[in-house]
Order: sequence, then C-alpha cells, then structure tokens
Amino acid sequence: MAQSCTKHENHACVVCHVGPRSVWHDLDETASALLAGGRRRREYGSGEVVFVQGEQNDGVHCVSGGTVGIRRLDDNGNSVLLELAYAGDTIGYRSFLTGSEHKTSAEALGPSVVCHIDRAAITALLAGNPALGLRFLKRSIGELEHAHDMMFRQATLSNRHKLVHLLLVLVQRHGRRHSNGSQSIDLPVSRRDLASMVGTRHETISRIIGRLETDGVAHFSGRQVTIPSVEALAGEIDRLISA
Amino acid sequence: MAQSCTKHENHACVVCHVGPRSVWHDLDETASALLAGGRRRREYGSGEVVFVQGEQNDGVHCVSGGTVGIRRLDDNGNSVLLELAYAGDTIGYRSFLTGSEHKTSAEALGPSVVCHIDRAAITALLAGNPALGLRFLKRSIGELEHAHDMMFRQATLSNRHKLVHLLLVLVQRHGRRHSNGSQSIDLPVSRRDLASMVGTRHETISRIIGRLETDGVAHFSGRQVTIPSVEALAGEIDRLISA
DNA sequence: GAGCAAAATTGACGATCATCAACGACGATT
DNA sequence: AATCGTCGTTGATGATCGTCAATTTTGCTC
Repeated sequence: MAQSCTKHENHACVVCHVGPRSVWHDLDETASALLAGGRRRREYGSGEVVFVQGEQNDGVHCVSGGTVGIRRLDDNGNSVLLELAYAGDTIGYRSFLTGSEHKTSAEALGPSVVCHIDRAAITALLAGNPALGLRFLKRSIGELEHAHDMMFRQATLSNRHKLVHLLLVLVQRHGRRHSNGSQSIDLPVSRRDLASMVGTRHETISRIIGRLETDGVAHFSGRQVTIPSVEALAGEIDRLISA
Repeated sequence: MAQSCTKHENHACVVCHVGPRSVWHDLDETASALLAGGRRRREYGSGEVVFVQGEQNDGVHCVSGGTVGIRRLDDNGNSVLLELAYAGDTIGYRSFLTGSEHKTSAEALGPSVVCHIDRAAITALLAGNPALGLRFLKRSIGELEHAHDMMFRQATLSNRHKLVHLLLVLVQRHGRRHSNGSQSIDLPVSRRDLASMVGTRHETISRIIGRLETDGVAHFSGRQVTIPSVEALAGEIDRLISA
C-alpha cells in the first residue's frame, strides 16, 4: 500500500505543505525536494493504525486527508481519545523530537490519507531550516493550549456541558448545513470514545444523549447527529460564561 | 523590589541556567552576558502575581526559587490551577513565542524568587542560538505530555484516586522524610486549588480528605499532610494499573 | 488582641453517576 | 444464513457528587 510520491500523485501530498497551519508551509526548493524524497503516501481504512503507543518512533506523519484520532491506552484496557488530527496536521513529531517511543497511538477514524516522512529527511530538514523548528514549537504550543482548555473544562463543566461543547467543536469540522438552518454531523467517533473525551462512561453518554433528545436540542441516529439550532446549543454554555 | 543582576547576587540567578532541566543551560559566554544584561531578579511574597492572564507578554520569567502556580480563570470566577513551576522552570514563554497575550496567570504560592528576562534579550538569544529554540520546544513537549497524562487521569480515575495521585506527586517535591518512615508535606495550595486540580468542588475535597483520614492513609492538619506509608498510598493507584 | 474576610468544615438533600446486568442491533467472518 | 464479538441502549441500585446553608477555623489588618 505504501508508495513513493511520484509527480502525478503529488497533488494529494501537497496538502501537507500548503496552508499556514502546516509546519511544512513555505519551504524553499531544496527543502521541498528533500521532503518529497523522504515522503511516502499511504491510504488507511477506517480503524487502521498509523502508529502504536510504545513503538519506537521512525519519523513523523502528516495527515493529508480524513480524520486521525490520537489515543492513549493503559494496561487495564482504558482508552482515551486525546486529540483529533485533520488534513495539514503533523502527528508523531513529539516522540521524534524527544527521541523516545510513541506516547500515544494514532488511528484512522475513517478512510484517510497519511504521509510518512522518514527520520533522515526530517533530521536534514531541521538542520537546514531553523524556521521549521519554530513551526514545530508553535504547533506544540497550540496543542498545549488546547490541552489547557480541555483541563479547564474538565474541572468546571458538567458532563452534559462537556458533551455539548464537544458537539459544537465537531460541528465546526464535520457539520453539514441544511436549508432550514439546522446542521448535521457524521460523528467520526464511537460512543465509547465520546465518553472518554468527556471523561465519563459510555452508559452515561447514552443517557445524556437521551436527555438532549427529549430537550429537543439534538437528535441522534447512530453516528448521525442533527442539531436544529446550533445557536441554541451554544447558548447552554454561553450562559455560564456570560451570566 | 526589582533590581538588576549585579555580580554579588548572581548566585541566585544562576539556578536558572544550571541543571539540564533549564532551557538556559549550557549557553556560551556571549549569550550568558546577553542573558545577564536583560535579566532582573525579584522576590515575590505568597500570593503575589508574576503575570496576569490577558496581559500582553513582555518577556519570559524563570523561577529561581519557591513555587509558582500557573492558573486559568474565566469570567464567572472559576479558577483552575493547571501547573506548578519550580526552580529552573521557565514560564510565560508560550505567549512570548506566539506573540499573544498571556493565556494564564502566574502567582507565587509561597515566598519565591523569579527572574524576568526582557523581550529584546530573548529575541537576540533566540536569533543567535538555534539550540535555545529546540530547548523551548522540548520543554513545551514535556508540558504537553504532562497535560495528556492529566487528561487521561481525569477520564479514568475517581476523584479519590486523582487526589491520591496528586498527593503522591506533591510528596516528591515537598515531602519531608521522618525517622519512622512516614513523610510530611507542606501543601503549597489551598483546598480550593486542590479541588480545581482534581476537577471537583472544595466541599467534595473536604469529604474525600475525611475518608482518607478514617482510612488512616493520610492525616491532614491545615496544609500539613502526614502520610504514614507512601507505598501504601501508591498501592491504591498501582492496583488499578497492574490488576 | 479585636475585628473582619476568606477559607474550611459539616450537614442535608436532590441530582447525577458508576456499576452490573440484560437485551437488541450491527458488522464481520465463516 | 448462522455465528460471534462489539457496540449501543436501557433498567435497577448503591455510591458519589453538587448545591445551599450554617458554622467553625484560619489568617490578616488595624
């Protein structure tokens, strides 16, 4: 399945270094050639694993399309979905930069395309492009602030409000707008993963979903969620912030 | 109170760039001179604020002694203690590097010494020392993994176990060993802050503390905590991991 | 030391949650 | 089509938590 980036398929890989969000943005010609040479594109089916917690790092990955989940596991079978990565996001760079094994697992949450950039290429790129290190730094800082936001919500919001917030985040990425103003989401995650992101059990998520249904603020059908009024849903949380 | 780092008081500032944990470790002579010139040492009393969430960044701070709490607030008066910083830790570097306002507040949790390094000095240092950027990157990655650990615990542990874990972390930093094998801690934080770190209300923390008392695994007297057997306390959590 | 404000504790109560269990739905495999 | 395992939902129950309130303790200022 893995194959080198020949010219005609570069249009897919290009996603990785366009857009200001990508760390590979705006590299010079030599660097771009170096990157293209050390990069391999691969398609992943839903549930396929990109890298596994505990494995030794062998370079970094760049999401080109789809959705990739960053997950942490323990020996008891507990699993927590820590982050979602989308096109343009570089993942697995932490263990690369610290020279350690992967501290998390990454798996495709749907059909996805992920490029792998081998160890030698990034090492060379980092040595020749000081700005690249700063980009990694800014990405890391962004993730850290995201994590702090999460910690703050975990400590201050109820489970219901945490789920509502999660839905509002997901609707921005995965939402489809309907003509009547409502929006629909194809959830990229299972109920169990929703539960781990909210910090509770899946049975509790089921029950909170039931209450959101009866309150009429969201309708669930499998992984399909329809939200009649995103504003009304957002109001549940805004009331806490403004009041 | 703020004063420049003249020679005779440099011994206090030196903490900031000795030890492998500090980002200022192992700078060359020119860089050290630059650092010394842009640095100002200041003592903070308990509760005094180092920088405030929302303020514009004006350089970075380096903890030279004492304990500094990194806190996030919202408009409703909610406060969550996100991190604790100790001698050698650099703080406030995130908003400096992203050029934004401070996303958190920092305050001395006891008598502390903190150096301030002004904007111009770090900018020059970063330009002349590419390795310094990588040190910031590694520090940021370390904090991020710390945050991920926290998120994982928030999602998998009970409040009691989260408090126990917190005590075990604090005993490593603040613990005093007694002759009979027990250890004591002078908690650097209030019960309210303990509660925010665990993700619950202060009344609940009071009650969990009461249960730890009756179970005989820890004794609380104000901010003094005595733990008869740290191993026994650690066993409460290890059982979950190994079993 | 008196006085005050914030912190901490304790009680009571309703709401929410974790757990165990049962069951149906679904997808993958054979 | 039948089987199996996982996922999702629902129910029942005891445990825990959040909230409001009253009270005590602590720490600080004057």
